[in-house]
Amino acid sequence: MEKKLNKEQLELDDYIEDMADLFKILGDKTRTRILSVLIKEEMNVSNISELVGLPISAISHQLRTLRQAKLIKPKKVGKEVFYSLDDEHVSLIFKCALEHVKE
Amino acid sequence: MEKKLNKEQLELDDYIEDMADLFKILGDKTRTRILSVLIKEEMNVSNISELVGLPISAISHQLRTLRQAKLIKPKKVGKEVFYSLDDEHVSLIFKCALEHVKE
DNA sequence: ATAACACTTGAATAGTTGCTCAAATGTTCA
DNA sequence: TGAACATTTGAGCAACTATTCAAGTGTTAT
Repeated sequence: MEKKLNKEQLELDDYIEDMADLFKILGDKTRTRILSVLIKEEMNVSNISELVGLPISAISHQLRTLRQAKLIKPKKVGKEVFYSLDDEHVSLIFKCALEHVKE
Repeated sequence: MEKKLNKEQLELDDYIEDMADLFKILGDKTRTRILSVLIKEEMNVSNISELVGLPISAISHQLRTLRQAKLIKPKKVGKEVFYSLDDEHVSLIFKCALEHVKE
């Protein structure tokens, strides 16, 4: 008896570990707060620090993680560094997850 | 100068921490592998253990985590316990995330 | 009752992670 | 050049987590 597998399911298996990596990055309150701020507008490190309520150093560490995951990108302007989302995928994933969380 | 905030963005702030909790659950390779198996079909613990390649005990621990997060639900049949997705949200979130990961 | 099977649970451990503090880098301006 | 500011970086620590192993629960069949 053959098992029916569509294209989506096959793709899932190929990328399932990468997806876990992505979810791991998103699975931290500080990082999701940073992202939810950057979804609204690009912002420099000090301002993010104020909004999120953690020291600049802690924020900078997490920005590094988000940068390496290609979720945000920096833009240097004088002494400051402004961060913004690297693409729209994050807001899409957030939108998806919102539906589950609201239930 | 007023800031424009639409309904989606306001909702995001309310649920951002719950979303981080959800992503934290999804941010583990063992758990995502289990879920990717259960997306295709419901399955008992021993079979999941074989497919994922970890001892039954390890799988059972993770099934508990997934159960508590209401991502999967158990169905007892004799000595065995069959697990299946609790709703379709997981596959939707996976589908969303897949687009980012493939890029 | 008891043996065999399927699964769960608890304790212990090794590995990971987020934050803090202090120091370093890089930029602007006097 | 040197002081002030914005950010990054590294080391160290405390807290958390995934896995393993052994023991426990519950079900079926003899």
